[in-house]
Amino acid sequence: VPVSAQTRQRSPLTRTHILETALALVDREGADALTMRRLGSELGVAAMSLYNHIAGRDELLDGLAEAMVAQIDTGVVPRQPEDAVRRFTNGIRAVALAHPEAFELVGMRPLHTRAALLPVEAALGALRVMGLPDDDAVHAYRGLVSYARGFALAEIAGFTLEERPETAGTAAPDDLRLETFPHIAELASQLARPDRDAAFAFGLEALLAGLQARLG
Amino acid sequence: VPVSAQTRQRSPLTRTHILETALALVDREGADALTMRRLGSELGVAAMSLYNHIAGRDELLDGLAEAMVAQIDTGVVPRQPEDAVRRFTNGIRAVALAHPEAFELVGMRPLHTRAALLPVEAALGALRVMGLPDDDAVHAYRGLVSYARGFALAEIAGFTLEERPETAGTAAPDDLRLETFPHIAELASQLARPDRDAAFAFGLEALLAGLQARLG
DNA sequence: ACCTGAACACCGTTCAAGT
DNA sequence: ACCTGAACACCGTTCAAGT
Repeated sequence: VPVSAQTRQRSPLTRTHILETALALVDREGADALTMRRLGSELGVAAMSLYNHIAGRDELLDGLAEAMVAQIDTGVVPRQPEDAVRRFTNGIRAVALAHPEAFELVGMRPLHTRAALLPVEAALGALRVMGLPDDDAVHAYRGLVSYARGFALAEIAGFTLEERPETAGTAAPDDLRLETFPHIAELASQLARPDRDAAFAFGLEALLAGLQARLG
Repeated sequence: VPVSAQTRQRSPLTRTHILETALALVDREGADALTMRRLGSELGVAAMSLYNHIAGRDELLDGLAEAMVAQIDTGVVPRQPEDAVRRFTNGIRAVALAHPEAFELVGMRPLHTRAALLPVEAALGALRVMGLPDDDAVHAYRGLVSYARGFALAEIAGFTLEERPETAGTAAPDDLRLETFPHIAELASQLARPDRDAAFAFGLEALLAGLQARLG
């Protein structure tokens, strides 16, 4: 009787169990570790067995995205609709920080489940309660999601766009003498050591202030 | 004398030529088509020859990201700094629409070249000319990039987060009766047929208005 | 200096075969 | 109904060998 690496799982290999194991695997060992073969062995099963419960790798990724969106907090509704918007936007970033290796999937794949649509419903509702007409509410929703997701992705990547010039100074490969980029040079300290929470809040509040301005 | 598929390239296989061919390949056939083997055959060369000019696949992706960022328009500086900010932000989205299959790389990988840092320098400068103090200028820069990149990624993916509920009605798999999601249901038409240009402009102007409000 | 074939250790997925 | 081994058509990268 062979015993697999992880002391042989007992569970009867259900779809949700597969998804949970997959997300835990990505969280623990990175996105590259998520292969059908590796996930199978994690479950004490051959890779091909997974196809009895999930159509293929793409559906697996869809499921992971859904599982993460469903984690966005939608508890008691705040009294102020602005606070509901803040909570939704912060919730996206919170999911990203909880699952940095898997977060790239969020927003790139369609949502099918009720749990994943609840946060969307809450956000759209809050924007309407704020007084935004339908067109603006949808635009604002897209703007907030775009901002939160874009910020989170950059944060996960380490804000790589900006940290380079001072570091990559190995003989200034191209023509990277800093005097050519006075603003980057003068802002080097802010660019190098970002206050991530403050930066996120800044953009979120700017967006909200822009929405308020439109209302009155 | 064997002749390769693409009538045998004559060029002596330089790094920039490799990058140009790679970007064209991704634009034409999608991100999955970019393999070392495929790129080699595109250049009339064995895959291993590429390693003489590029360290590996990761450096290839770095190069593609840089090439795209360098495409952001930085022509004559607009008189109003706000217009420079608009041009930078629109420029990010323009690159995304020009290279939808490759755009995911932008912002996730460090920049080394002068050409790629020019747009960054221009954007930071414009924000400072607007009157933002250093901390806010960097925060605003990050906010604008996050928004533009997040929006462009969602747009490329087809705004998949929202288009589902009406479509996926196959017997309401989970518990997807629309009455559970009144806001999504009532906004269905706006969610289904997005005016992408208007949506992008809406978020950008909201951010700018928020920055203006902060200035007093 | 640059190019290459063979090889290594992997992939996702199909399929016929098992229970 | 669920699981599996073998097989197919791929990957990125190393390395010794060629010119």
